Amino acid sequence: MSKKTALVWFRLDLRLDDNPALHAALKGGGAVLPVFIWAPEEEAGWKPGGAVRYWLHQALSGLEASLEKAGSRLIIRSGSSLEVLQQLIRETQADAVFWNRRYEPELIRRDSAIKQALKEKGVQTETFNSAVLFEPWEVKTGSGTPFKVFTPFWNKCLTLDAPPEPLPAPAALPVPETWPKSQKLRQLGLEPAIDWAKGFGSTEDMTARGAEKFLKEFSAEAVAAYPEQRDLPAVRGTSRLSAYLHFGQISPRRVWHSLRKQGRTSAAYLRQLGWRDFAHHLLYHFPKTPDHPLREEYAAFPWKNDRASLKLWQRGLTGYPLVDAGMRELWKTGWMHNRVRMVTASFLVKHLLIPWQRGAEWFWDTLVDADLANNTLGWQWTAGCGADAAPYFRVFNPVSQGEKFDPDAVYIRRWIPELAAMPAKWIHRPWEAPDEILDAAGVRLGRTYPKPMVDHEFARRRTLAAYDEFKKQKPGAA
DNA sequence: TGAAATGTTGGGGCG
DNA sequence: ACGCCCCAACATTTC
Repeated sequence: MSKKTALVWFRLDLRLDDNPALHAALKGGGAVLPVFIWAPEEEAGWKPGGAVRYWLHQALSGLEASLEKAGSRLIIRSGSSLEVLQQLIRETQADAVFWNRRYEPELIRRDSAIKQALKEKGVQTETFNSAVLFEPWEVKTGSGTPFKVFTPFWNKCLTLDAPPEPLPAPAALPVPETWPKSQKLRQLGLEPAIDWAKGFGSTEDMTARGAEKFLKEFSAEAVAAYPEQRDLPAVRGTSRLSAYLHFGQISPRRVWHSLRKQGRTSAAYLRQLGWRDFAHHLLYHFPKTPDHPLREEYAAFPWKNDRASLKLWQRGLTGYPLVDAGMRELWKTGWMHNRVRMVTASFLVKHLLIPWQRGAEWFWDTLVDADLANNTLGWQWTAGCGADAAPYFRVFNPVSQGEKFDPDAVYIRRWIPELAAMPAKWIHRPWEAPDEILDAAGVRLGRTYPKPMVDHEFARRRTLAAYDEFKKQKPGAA
């Protein structure tokens, strides 16, 4: 009799370290068959976007390498997840499938159907938490309902049992007697046909090893200065772990425990991990929120569907340097600094009155760390229609945000070369600069760099009036 | 995890 | 010495 085989179905847990599904498969004592299935159409309206596919390619390539180092390999297939799993079970006589949970509504549905179908065939299935510090259903208010405000949510989390210590990465994996066929990673077509990802950084860094490197750097230096530096887009003051956390290339428990040792210095950063958990909490309890406002009355808000303005925003041609710098950083690198995400998002929603869903879609396509939970929380927060929402009257001033968080304009100059010669005093508001300053910097407004697409003061009053009017019609809306 | 408008305070210049 | 004005600087309120 041949030895037992357990499938480990890799999804958003592309690591060997602290991987509970992998750990469980190993404990079974039989062979372990690592599998990845490419099934984007199963993610319904939120298929992985271009930037995410690019990163996924690198992440899978890294996973292949670390599995090979452990004497194993990754079986790659595409098609219906259930059909592929059943096929592999037939081919390998596997009797168990283990995976780590996802929280996107469509995938919860899919996964429970798969679980049911496999159970009916007598295959053991078990699922685990690899992605969050606290499971969404474990955190409840005193009255048993989900939290809708972050601070009490996080305070409650901190009273619960601390997340368990991370599991070690296995040094070696027992392999099946024969390997089923696998597609080549390249065949999934995740890499772009034209090389638009030149600015995305080193592909080597996009593996789990890159995550370890970043965590080490961050916990050695930046975490202490994090509270002061995290808002400066010109500085490398954030952890830059978002994409690794999204793909599960690093475990939040690993991050938690390695930073926890630093005591109080890491509290501000751990709180950000808390926001990530909170986003999953909300997505789990309010599954319609990727497309629909949590505060339902906002579905009737008079947004403007202005495609031309949307395009200017996407291309970084709004005429507001901080907004444009952020949008260009996003386009070129697949990433944007968090402070600038807030400013650019606020600009789309409040200055242009374009529906937050359009912004969410653009970020979804262009961010390498695009994550349904985080993206939804962020955009609803900006629009003021979500949990713990920014009040409607909070309208970021892109000029003063720039002057405050990029005072020397290092970030602006990096991403808007046509303004690089402008002095810091005027670069955040070039339309107010004296002619001789513009001439000296070689800037011709409306030609080399756009004039503001909308006047700030006008836009601010317009959005306040719109929200005000809306509130009158829908009492209790804000 | 704002910004602008409005209000208050206190030091200095000055008659 | 005193009152008055000006105006930062800071605080509070309002959107």
